[in-house]
Amino acid sequence: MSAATVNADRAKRTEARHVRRRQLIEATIASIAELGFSDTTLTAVTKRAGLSHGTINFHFKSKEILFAETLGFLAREHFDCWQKAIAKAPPEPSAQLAAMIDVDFKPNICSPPKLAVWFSFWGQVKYRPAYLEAHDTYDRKRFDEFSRLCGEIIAAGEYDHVDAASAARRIEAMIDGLWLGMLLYPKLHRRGTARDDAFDMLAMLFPKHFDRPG
Amino acid sequence: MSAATVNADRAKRTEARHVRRRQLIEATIASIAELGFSDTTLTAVTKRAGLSHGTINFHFKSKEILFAETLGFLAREHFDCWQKAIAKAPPEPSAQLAAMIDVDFKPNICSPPKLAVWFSFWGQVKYRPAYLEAHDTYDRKRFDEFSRLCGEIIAAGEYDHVDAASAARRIEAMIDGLWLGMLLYPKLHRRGTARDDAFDMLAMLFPKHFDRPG
Amino acid sequence: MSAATVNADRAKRTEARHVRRRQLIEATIASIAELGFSDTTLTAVTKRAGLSHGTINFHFKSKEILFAETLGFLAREHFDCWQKAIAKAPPEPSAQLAAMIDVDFKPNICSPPKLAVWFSFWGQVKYRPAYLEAHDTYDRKRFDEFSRLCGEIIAAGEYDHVDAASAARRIEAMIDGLWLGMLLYPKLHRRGTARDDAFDMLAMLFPKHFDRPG
Amino acid sequence: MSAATVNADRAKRTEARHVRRRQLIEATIASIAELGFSDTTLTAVTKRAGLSHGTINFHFKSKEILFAETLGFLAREHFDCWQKAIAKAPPEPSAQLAAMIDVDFKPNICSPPKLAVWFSFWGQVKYRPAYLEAHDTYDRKRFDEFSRLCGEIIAAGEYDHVDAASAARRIEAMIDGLWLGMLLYPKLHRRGTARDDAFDMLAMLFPKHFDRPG
DNA sequence: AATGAATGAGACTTCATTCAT
DNA sequence: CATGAATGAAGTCTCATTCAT
Repeated sequence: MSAATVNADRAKRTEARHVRRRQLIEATIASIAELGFSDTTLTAVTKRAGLSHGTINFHFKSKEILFAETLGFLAREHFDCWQKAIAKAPPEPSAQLAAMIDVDFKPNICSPPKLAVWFSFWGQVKYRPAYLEAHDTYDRKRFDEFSRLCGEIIAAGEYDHVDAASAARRIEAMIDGLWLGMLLYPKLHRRGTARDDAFDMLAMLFPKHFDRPG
Repeated sequence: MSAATVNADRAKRTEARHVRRRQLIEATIASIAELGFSDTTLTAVTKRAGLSHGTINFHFKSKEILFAETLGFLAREHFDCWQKAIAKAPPEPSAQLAAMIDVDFKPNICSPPKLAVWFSFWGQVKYRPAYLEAHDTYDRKRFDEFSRLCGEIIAAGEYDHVDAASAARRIEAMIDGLWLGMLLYPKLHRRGTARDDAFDMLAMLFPKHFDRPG
Repeated sequence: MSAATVNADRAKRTEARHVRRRQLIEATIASIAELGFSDTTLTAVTKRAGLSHGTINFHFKSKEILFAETLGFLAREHFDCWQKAIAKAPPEPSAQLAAMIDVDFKPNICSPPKLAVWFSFWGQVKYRPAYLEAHDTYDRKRFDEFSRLCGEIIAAGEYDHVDAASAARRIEAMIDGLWLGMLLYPKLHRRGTARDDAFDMLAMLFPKHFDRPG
Repeated sequence: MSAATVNADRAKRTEARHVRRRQLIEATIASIAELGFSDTTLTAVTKRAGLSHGTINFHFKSKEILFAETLGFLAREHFDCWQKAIAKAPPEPSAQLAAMIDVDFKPNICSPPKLAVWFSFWGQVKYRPAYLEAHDTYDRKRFDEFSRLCGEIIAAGEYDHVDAASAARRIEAMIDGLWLGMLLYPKLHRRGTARDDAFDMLAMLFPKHFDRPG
C-alpha cells in the first residue's frame, strides 16, 4: 500500500468519523426536541441516527460529553449564523446590530424544537458546568459585539441615557425573554410579533437610528 | 370518643397531611436547587425532608405529580407575593406596576436556587403539559394585570407608541430575560443591576410616569 | 359495673370481633375473585370491607394467616353444605352420594368467583403448607364419606369392577376436572352440562343405582 | 467482513438470542416449581439462569410477557409430546386415544414441578388473559383430536350412550382432576394409580375397545 | 468501526407491617 | 378497637456503559 493510499484512507476515516459524530449530534438535537431532555436516552439517539446502540460510546466517551458537544454545536451554529449575517449587512453599526438581532428570529434559529433544546440545556447549566463552557465563548463574543455596536451607535447618536454594556445586556435579555415566551406560550408569542417587540424596544433605545416596526 | 375529639383529631390529621406535603414540596425545591432536576431523585427529596422513602408515594401519587405540585407551589407563592405587593402599594397604576416588577427582583423570588428551579421546569414544559398547567393560570392573571395597568398608564399619559398588550409582553420578556441572565452569568447580571435594567426600560416605555433609576 | 354487665360486654366484644373477622374474610374472597390472588392487597381487602387499612393486622396476625383462614372458611362452608345436603337427603347410599355430588354444582358453590378463589389457592398449596392444612381435614372427611357410600353401593349392587377407594378417587377427580373446565372455558363448560357429565359418569360406575341424566 | 461471515454472525446471534430466551424460560419454570408463583421474582429467575438481572428485560419486554411465554412454552411442549405419541402409535382410533392419554401420565409431563407450574398459571388465568391465550390454541387442538377419536370409536363400537364431545369433555376433566389430586395429595394419588384411574374410566366408556388396566 | 448482547447500579413504586393518636 | 400516617424492604424496570465478536 502506498503512502498516498494510506493517507487517503486516513482522511476518509477522519472524514467518516466526523460525519458520524455530526450525525449523532443532530440525532441528539432531534431527540431532545421531540422527547425532551429527560427522555432522551442513548437508544433514542442512536435509533434516530439509524445506528446501533453501542456505537455512541465509541464516538463520545460518555452521554454527558455527547450532550455538551451537542450544545457546543448549537452555539457554534448560532455564532456562524450571526457572523454571516453581519458580514452580509451594510457596515453601519445600526445595520449590523439589526442584522444580529434579526438572526435570532429567523425560523431556523428560533424554531420550537431549537428553543426547546436551548432551554433544556439552560435548565441544567448550573449543575453541568460543561454545558456552560460549551457556549460560554460564543456568548461572550456575541455580547462583546453587541456592546461594541451599541457603543458606536451611542457615540454617533450622542445618546446619554444609556451606556454600551447595559444596552447590550437589555437587548440580550429582551431576546431571551421573548424566546421563553415563544417556548411557553407559542400561541401568544408568535415569531413575527416577538421580532417586532424586539425592534420596537431597539427603536426606543436608539430613536435616531431605528424606526418602530409596522 | 366525643364528636369534638374526633373533629379535633381529624383536623389535626388534615393539618399533618398538609404540613407533610408542604415539607416534601420544599424539600423538592431544595433538591432541584442543589442537585438540579435530573439528579433530584425521590431519595434525595426524602433525605432532605428527613422522611422515609415510602412516604412520598403516600402523599403524592407519583414523582411527576410531586413535581407538578412543586411548580404549582412556586407559582402560587409568586402570585401571592405580587398580589400582596400591589395591595400595599399606592393605588396609582404606575405605583402598582412598579410594585409588581419590583417583586421579581426581590431576593426571595429571584434567588439563584429559585431561578434554577424555574428554568428547570421551563426546560421541560413542552414535554410535561402538567408543568405548564401548574402555572398557567397564575401567568395569565399576571399578564392581565400587567396589561390592565399598562392600559391605564397609556391612557393617562396619552402614549401612542405602544398598546397595552405589547407593553405587557415586553415587560414580561425583559424580566424573564434578565432572570436567565442572572441564572447563566450571575457575576455579570447582579440582582440590583437587573432590576435597574428593568426599570430603565420601563422609564423608556412610559417616560412621563417613571424616572430612570440611579 | 356488675359482673353481668361485664359478661355482656365481653360477649358483645367477642361477637364484634367475630363479625369483623368474617367481614374481612368475605372481603378477601371478593377481592381474590375480582382481582385475582396476586393483586389482592390488604388495601384492596380493607377497602372492600369498608374498614381502614390498619385494622387488618389487628384481627389477623399477618396476610398469610388471613389467607389461610379465608381458605379454611371456604372449606368449612363447603363442608357444611354437603353435610346439610346429606342430612336432608333420603338415607339410601345412592341418594346420599347423589346429594353430595349435586352440591358441587350448586350456583353458590361453583360460581365463577368461588372457582377462581379455589384454584388460586390450589396453585399455591405446594409452597404454603398452611393453605393445605386449612382444608385438609375437610377433604379427608369428604373422601371418607365418598368411600363409605361407594362401598355400600358396591356391596349392594355386587359391583366387582371397582373398589370403594378408587370409585371415590374417580368421582372427586371428575368433579375437580369439571371445575377446572368451568374456570378456564366457562363458555364450553356450563354448570348444567358439567353436572350432567358427572352424573353420567356415576351412572356408568353404578348402572344399577343411577340413571343417566337427560 | 464477507457477506458469508456476516450471515454466519447473524445466524449465530439469532441462535444465541433463541438460546437465551429458552434458558430464561426454563429458569422460570424451575423457579415457579421450586418457589411458587408469588415468590418467583426476576432475581430468582436470573440467578437460576446464571445471568445478570438486566438481561431479562432485554430479552422479554416485561415479567408478564416472560410468564406468558413460559406458559406458551409448556403448552407447546405438551402439544409436541402428544403429537409425537399419536404419530408413533398404531393408526386405530383406540390406540391413538390411548397414546394421547398415556402421555399425560408420563413422568416428564406430570412431574410434581410441572403440575405446580400448570396450576399456578391456571389459578391466574382469569385475571391475565394473556395466560389463557398462551395455551388456548393447543387446548383446542387437543380437544378436537379427542373428539375426533371418540367419534370414530363411538361409530365403530355403535355406542349410543355418549356423544363424541361429551366423551372428550369427560376424558379431559378426568385427567385434569387426577392432576389436581397428584398436586394436592401426591401420597394418595400416585402417578401409576392415576393413570389406571383414567384408563379404567376409558374402559367404562368404551368397553368394547379398552380393557380395564391391572 | 460497528454491532448488539450483557451487566449492574439505581430509579420509581408497591405494600405488609408498625405505631402514635 | 380503630385509624391512617409512616416505614423500609423488595420488586420491576431503565439505561449508560462495557465488551466479545
